[in-house]
Amino acid sequence: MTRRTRPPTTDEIKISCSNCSLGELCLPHGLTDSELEQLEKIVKRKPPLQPGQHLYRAGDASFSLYAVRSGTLKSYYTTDDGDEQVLGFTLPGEMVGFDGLSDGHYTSNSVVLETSCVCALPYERLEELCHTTPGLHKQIMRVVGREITLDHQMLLLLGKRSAEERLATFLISLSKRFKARGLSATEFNLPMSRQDIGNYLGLAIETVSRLFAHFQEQKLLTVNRRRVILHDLNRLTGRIEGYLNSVSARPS
Amino acid sequence: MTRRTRPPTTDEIKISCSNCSLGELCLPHGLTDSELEQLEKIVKRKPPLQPGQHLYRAGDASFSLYAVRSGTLKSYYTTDDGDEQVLGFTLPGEMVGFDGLSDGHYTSNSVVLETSCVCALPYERLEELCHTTPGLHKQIMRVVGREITLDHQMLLLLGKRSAEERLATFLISLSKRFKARGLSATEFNLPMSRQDIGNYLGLAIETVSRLFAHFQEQKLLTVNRRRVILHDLNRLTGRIEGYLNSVSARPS
DNA sequence: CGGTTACTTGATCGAGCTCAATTAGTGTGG
DNA sequence: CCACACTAATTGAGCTCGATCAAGTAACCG
Repeated sequence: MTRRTRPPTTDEIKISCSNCSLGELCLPHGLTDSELEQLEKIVKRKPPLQPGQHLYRAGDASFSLYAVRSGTLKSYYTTDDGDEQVLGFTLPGEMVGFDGLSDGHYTSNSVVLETSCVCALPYERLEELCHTTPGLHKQIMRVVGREITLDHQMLLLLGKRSAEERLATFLISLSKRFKARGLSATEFNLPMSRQDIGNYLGLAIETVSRLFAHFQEQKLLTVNRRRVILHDLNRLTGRIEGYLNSVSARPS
Repeated sequence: MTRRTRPPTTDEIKISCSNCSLGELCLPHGLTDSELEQLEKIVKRKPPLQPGQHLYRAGDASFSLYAVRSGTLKSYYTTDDGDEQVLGFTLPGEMVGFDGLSDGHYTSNSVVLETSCVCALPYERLEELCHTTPGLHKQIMRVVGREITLDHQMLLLLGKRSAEERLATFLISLSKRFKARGLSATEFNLPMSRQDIGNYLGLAIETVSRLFAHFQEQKLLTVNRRRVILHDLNRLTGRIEGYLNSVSARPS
């Protein structure tokens, strides 16, 4: 294996996964050095995207999966009658664009919430590469499988959980993901509006607002606009299993 | 009683995708004859499964995707505290098991509703085959992509739609899928209980029952236990506003 | 048969939605 | 720097959809 030393050139098309700070979180996780080298050859960095810009829209021809390097994306599905469903938020190291696999067109939209930088992974190149790079094929299937499992968990959340449980689950999920990225698990800024949160969780924004107030009354957290401080992750987690458990735990 | 899809013929010992009646609906759709020939070599037919039997359970090591030849499966996700979420129903020509891709273990359960026959497609063999059979790789990605898109549509249904819209959408989806399989689009037996329908749609079973009664009053359909006759697909479709156009089960 | 399970129907209640008013940030221009 | 507009978020009041509780009926099965 010929490993070239590769200082970041001015040509921003070329990028390096090897020294990307996201290595452990992103697609390359688990690949060998030589596999990584192959992958780097096909990854294309896109110019930075500003809030409000779309990475892709439903109906666009799809040629790539995207990995987020920095920033935050929002995926949402739209219907003819203008209804929207927020499908998820994508943090650095996470990927979007899987719904474009089915017929070469995206079925959802991806919009930038915070200035973002993404890497494009062209399907065609990725597929070719899979033929010679078994580790990559496996890894892609893993990522796709995780995507499906996450959607399933979301179906449970929307189908069976109360408003309170939904918001608590959401906050804990964010907390864990921030932590995995070396950020604080207990103090962070929400990258999305109340509108987005409510839509995502199947709740009215007034309900989201009231639940934040409610959690705050109970000293579970402090919230001010988009700034959130979680005071008691354990108790917040307890909320996910509902009231039943807290019956045995004395409220002092 | 229950209308079976088709009586099993005696010469089905050897798996052949080429002459499988599901060809157009199932994974092989779009493959060349030689690609099909390759695929047939790795497909393993499992012995018939009886209602109540599990194809796999959450936590089981996963080695295969499964294609349903006949019968109906139910996928459901379970939580530690015993909560269940029905994730979907799998008809002949459709596939399950994608959630096992993420880490080699299924995260959901698959149980048989009506006596079923399935084909197993071992990941390992499938992956190897992808390296030499580009059409197969593309086709698998298409199926996976469709799975994700369907999950997204389900998130919209649970997040934004009323009880009535949910049941109407469900019935129309079933109708289209039956039709695509050469069965009647307007007269069929529900393969699943009210319990399952309610759980799937995020509704109480009493609500499902009342909605059936309500639709019946309006001459939209006739229902008796599991027997359903749809009298006016157009009007039923009208009940779900802009949502429907994308819910069809068309193969891509 | 009697017992069990699946489904239906009725009555009531409450979680969360809707509508509406208020407050707090965030520009923008004079 | 402040006035004004505009949007995001909060808070309040009332109502509705669908859940829950409860009872009744119908199919199925030993």
